[in-house]
Amino acid sequence: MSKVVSKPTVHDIARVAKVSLATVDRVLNGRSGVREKTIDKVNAAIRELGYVRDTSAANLARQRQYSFTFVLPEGPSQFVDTIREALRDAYASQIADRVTLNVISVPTHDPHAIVRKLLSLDVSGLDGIALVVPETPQIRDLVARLKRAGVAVIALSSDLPNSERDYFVGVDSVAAGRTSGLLMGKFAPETGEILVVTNSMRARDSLERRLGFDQVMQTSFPQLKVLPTIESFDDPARMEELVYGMLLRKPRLVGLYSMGSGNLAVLRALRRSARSAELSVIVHELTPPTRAGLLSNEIDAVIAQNVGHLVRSALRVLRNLSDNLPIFEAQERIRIEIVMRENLHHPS
Amino acid sequence: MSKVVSKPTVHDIARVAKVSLATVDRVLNGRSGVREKTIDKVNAAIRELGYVRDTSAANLARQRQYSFTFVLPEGPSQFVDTIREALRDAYASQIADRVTLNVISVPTHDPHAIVRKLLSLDVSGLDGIALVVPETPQIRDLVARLKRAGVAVIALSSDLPNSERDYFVGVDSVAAGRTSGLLMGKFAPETGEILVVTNSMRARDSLERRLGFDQVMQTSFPQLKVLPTIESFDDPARMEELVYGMLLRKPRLVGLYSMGSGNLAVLRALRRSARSAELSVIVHELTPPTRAGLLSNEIDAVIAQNVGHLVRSALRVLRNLSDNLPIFEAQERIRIEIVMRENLHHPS
DNA sequence: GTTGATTTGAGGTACGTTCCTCATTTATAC
DNA sequence: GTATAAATGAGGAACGTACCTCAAATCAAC
Repeated sequence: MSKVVSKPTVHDIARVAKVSLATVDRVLNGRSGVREKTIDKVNAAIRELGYVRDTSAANLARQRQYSFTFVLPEGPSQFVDTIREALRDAYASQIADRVTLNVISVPTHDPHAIVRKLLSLDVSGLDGIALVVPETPQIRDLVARLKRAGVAVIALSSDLPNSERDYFVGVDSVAAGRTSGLLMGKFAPETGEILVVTNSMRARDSLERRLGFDQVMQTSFPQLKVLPTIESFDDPARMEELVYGMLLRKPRLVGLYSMGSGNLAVLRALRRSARSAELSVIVHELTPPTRAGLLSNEIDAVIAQNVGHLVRSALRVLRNLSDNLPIFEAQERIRIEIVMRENLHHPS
Repeated sequence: MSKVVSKPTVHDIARVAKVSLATVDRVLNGRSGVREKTIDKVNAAIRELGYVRDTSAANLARQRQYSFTFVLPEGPSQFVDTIREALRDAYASQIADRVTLNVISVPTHDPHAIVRKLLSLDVSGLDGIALVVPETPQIRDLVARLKRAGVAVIALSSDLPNSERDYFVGVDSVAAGRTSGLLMGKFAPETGEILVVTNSMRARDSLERRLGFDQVMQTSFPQLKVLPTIESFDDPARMEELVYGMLLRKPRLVGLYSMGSGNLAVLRALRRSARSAELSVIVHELTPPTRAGLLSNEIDAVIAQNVGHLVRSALRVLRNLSDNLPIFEAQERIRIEIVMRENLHHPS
C-alpha cells in the first residue's frame, strides 16, 4: 500500500501560499490586518491542498467551553424524562463535548413563575438556552431580554413563533396532525365518528395537531365525522370518565385520536368499554403506556418524534448559534415517526 | 456566576491517586505492568473526580487513522447513490474524522467477479470493510480471509449471517415485512387479493420481507389472499408487463406490495391500469419515484430505512471494532420507518 | 525620501492526551 | 540477604491549532 498521505495542515498552507503561519492563522480565523491579495493567496492554497481544519485540535487549542441551559416543565412527565435521558446519552457521546449543561424545571402552567425563575438565572457566562415552555407575553419578553444579553435562544419541541427565538427545534405539529388524519382515514371504515381528546387545547401543540387532522379529514375523508375535541384539563380521572362516557353514548364511533398526554387514562377507559377492537386508535408520543398499548393491539399507531435526535439537534444548533455558524437545516429537521406494533423497537 | 470548574485531567487523577502520570496512562490505556492494587487506586480517583477522557485531545495525540473500504453494488441504483451521499455527509461532519474512505463498486450478480475484485484489494493498511453484497459461498470464504488478515468486516444493509462477519448494520427484513403486512391489513378492505412483486426472490431481503409479510397476513388478516410472488428478474419492461397483466386479469385485487426495487415500472403499470385508487400500495425504499408516488397518492406507504443513520452507524461500528471497543447496540439498531404522504419530508 | 500606518514574519506557549525512554523503587524467590 | 523481576516515576516530545508578542518589512501619502 502506498504511503498514507497525511492531511494537509496549516504549515502546508503557509508553505504553499508562501506566507507565514501567523498570516495563515489570521486568514483562517478572520482576524483583521491582512491585505485582500494575501487573503486570496491563502485561500487558493487552502483550496489547492483541500485543507480541512482539524476540529479536534482546534477545539483543544481554543479551549472553547459552551454553557447551555435547558428549561423543562417540572412534574412527572414521560416526555421530559426522555429528554433528560437523551441529554445524558448525548453527554456520553462526543456530541456534548465541551458543553456544561444546566437543566432547570419550571412550573408548566404559571408563566409568571417561569419568568421569575428564569430572571434569577445568571446570564453572564451563558451561551445558549433551550426553552420547553408555552408561549405567553411574559415568555416573549423574557426571550427578548435573553437575546439582549447575548444569549442564543431556541424553542424546543414547542415553538415560540412570535418571540425573538433564534430557532425552533421540533416537529411541525400541523404536519403531525395531518399524518394522524391520513392514518385514521385509512384505518377506519368508510363512515362513522371520530373521537378526539387531549388534556388541554390551550397547548399550541394540540391546537395545531387538531388543525392538521381536520385538514386531511375534511378533504380526503369527508364521510368520517370528527367530533369536537374533548379536554381533560390534565386530570386523569376526568379524562377516563369523559372518554368512557363517550364510548358508551356514541355507538357509531370508529376512531379515537388522542392528541395530548394522559394516554394511560384513555387506555383505561377503552378497556372498560370493551370497544377497543372496533376502534382505530391513534395517539402521540412513545411512552411506556403507549408502547404497551401497541403491543396489546389497543393502539393502532403512535405518532412520535425521535427525542434523541431532538436533543442532539438542539445541542448542535445552540453550538452553531453561539459561534455564529450557519445551521444545516436539513439535518435539524425532526422526523415525524409512525410507530406500529411491528416496527416498535423493543428496548434492548 | 461562580468560576467555571474546569474538567479534571490526567494530571488531577495522578495527584488524587498519588501515582505518577505514567501510571495513570498505563491504567487508562490498558497497558500491562501495573499491580491490581494500583489499578484500583487510579480507577477510584477517576470515579471520584468524574473524569472523562477528552476525545479531541486523545485523537489528536493518538494520530489514529482509520482506513475503511465500502463495497457497493455497481450500476445505477438510487439506494447506492443515497449511501454515497450519506458517506459524503458523514465526512463533512465529525463522525468520519480521521478515517480515509475507499468506496469500490462490484458487479451485483457475479459473485466470482466480486471476489476477484476484492482479492486484488491491498489489505495491509486496511482497518475495516463494509460489504453490501449478496451471500454466496465465495463471499463467505472472502469474509473468512479478511478476518484472518485482521480486518473488521461488517455486512451493511443486507446481512451475511452464515459468514464470519463481525456485525450486521441494517434493518431486520422480517420485521420490515411484518410492518408492511400490518399496514396492508389495515389499509385494505376486509377481503380481496394482494399482489406481491419483487425483482428477485434470490435476494435474501425479498425472501425475508415476504416471510414477515406472510406471518402477519396469515395470523391477523386471513381473509386477505396473498398471491404468489411475481419476479421481474431485474428487467423493468418485464416488471411492467407482469404487473399490468395481473392488474387486468385479477379484478379482486385490493393491495399491491412491492418488496424490491424497480418501483418505477410498477408505478407505470399501475397508471396504465387506472386501478390505482382501488388498491393499497406499499413499497420499499424512499427514492425519487416512490416519493413522487406518495405525493400523487399512487403509493400509500413507503417502508424505508434511514440511510444517513445506516452509514453513520456503519462508521461507528467499524471504528469500535478496529479498536476492540464494545458496540452500543441500542444506538446501532436501524429503525424501520413508515413514510406516508403527510410525514414525507420534502428536501429543503 | 521621509514619516507613519499597515501588513507580515518569526517564534513561542498552551490545550490534554499518547507514547516513548531510562532511572529508580518495590516485590518475589531462593 | 542477595539476585532478579516487576512496578512505578520523572520527564519529554509530539499531535494540529489558537493566540500572543515584538520586530521587520512594505505600503501610502506628502
